[in-house]
Amino acid sequence: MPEEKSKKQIIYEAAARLFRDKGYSATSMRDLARAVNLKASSLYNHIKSKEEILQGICFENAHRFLSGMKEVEAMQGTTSDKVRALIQLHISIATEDVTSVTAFNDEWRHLSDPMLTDFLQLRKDYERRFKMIIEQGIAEGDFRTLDSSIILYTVLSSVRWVYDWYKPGKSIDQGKLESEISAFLMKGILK
Amino acid sequence: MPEEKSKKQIIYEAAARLFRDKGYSATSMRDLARAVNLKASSLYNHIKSKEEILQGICFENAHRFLSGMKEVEAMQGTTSDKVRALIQLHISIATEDVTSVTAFNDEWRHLSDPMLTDFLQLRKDYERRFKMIIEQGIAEGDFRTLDSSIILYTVLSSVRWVYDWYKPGKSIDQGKLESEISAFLMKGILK
DNA sequence: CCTACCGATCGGTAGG
DNA sequence: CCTACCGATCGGTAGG
Repeated sequence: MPEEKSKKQIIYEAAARLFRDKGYSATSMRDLARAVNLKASSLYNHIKSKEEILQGICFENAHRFLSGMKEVEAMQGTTSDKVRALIQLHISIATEDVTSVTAFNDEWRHLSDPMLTDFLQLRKDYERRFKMIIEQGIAEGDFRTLDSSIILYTVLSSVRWVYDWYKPGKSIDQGKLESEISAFLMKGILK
Repeated sequence: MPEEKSKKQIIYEAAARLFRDKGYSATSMRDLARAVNLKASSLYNHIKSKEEILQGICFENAHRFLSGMKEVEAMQGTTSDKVRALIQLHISIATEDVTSVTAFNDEWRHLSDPMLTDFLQLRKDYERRFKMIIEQGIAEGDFRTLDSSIILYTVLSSVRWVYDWYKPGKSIDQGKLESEISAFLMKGILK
């Protein structure tokens, strides 16, 4: 007896796919309604607004990353183990839920203002904590002495292509993906 | 006597900025008109359509990358010199014309179909030639034996954060930017 | 370069 | 969950 997906859940998933493929602004509520076999007006029995959907997608993913960060900060191991774990976090979030993460990555700027500010604060917090780990690695002498912002953004964005590119069942399996990207980046970071 | 910028040029530059900041779909012709102190209808004395502007931005940048690629292919030097030169190509295009390149990177999907297919073909060609150079480096034994697609996409996207982040006059100067990103990535590539 | 305006489509609501 | 419809805004044109 499989758990029934709520209609709301189905709408959110269809929306994430449309936002990823066409962008938030180019996706109309009629497009979304068609994707879930409803009329546009009927969507509003399940959701409050178009932007509410975007908010859900953006904050859900923000919290995925932040709770992953929390685990990494608490874990045993060297600083380079932590960076490796963060790289793996990004790859596994990306491969587990590509559509949602891509929408989160590319469409958050269409949030409007109380939420936009909140969202940017979460992101800034995440980046700050990531950078602290990098700086610790440099201070301990295990990482090369490169600018920590440059390392941070290079790592963060180098992992982003997975979102655009990864399709389950494609030639490369996830294990190989993780280990090769991780090997590539860690070699750039370590002395 | 400075060369006068044509009104068309001014419109294109304002459009690139708006497309980058708000996205193509969320930018209205009224927004664009306001940015250049015209009424929306007057734009059409200088341009044919909204999409024509996007086409201009996308194909101009595609040709920048392709002509850079052509120079690199023709240059003297080792395969790793060529990869280094390609990384520098990406960084210098990004820092010289951030707005236009960001629009090109993020908004090309709003092209419609004869142009979209052409555009994707140019991009595919560029990636194919980049990958050939990587594979040559692996075959020669200078590069680590990682999957060439993984190296390609990691390099391509790791350079993309510069678009989102780089603002002229910011703390890091372009020389340091180039040398640190390049050092980081080359260490990941070379044996 | 503008005013005036076109039909189409937008997100969303009323009412059942 | 639908039909019917709202005011606002869209890209673009006519005509001067």
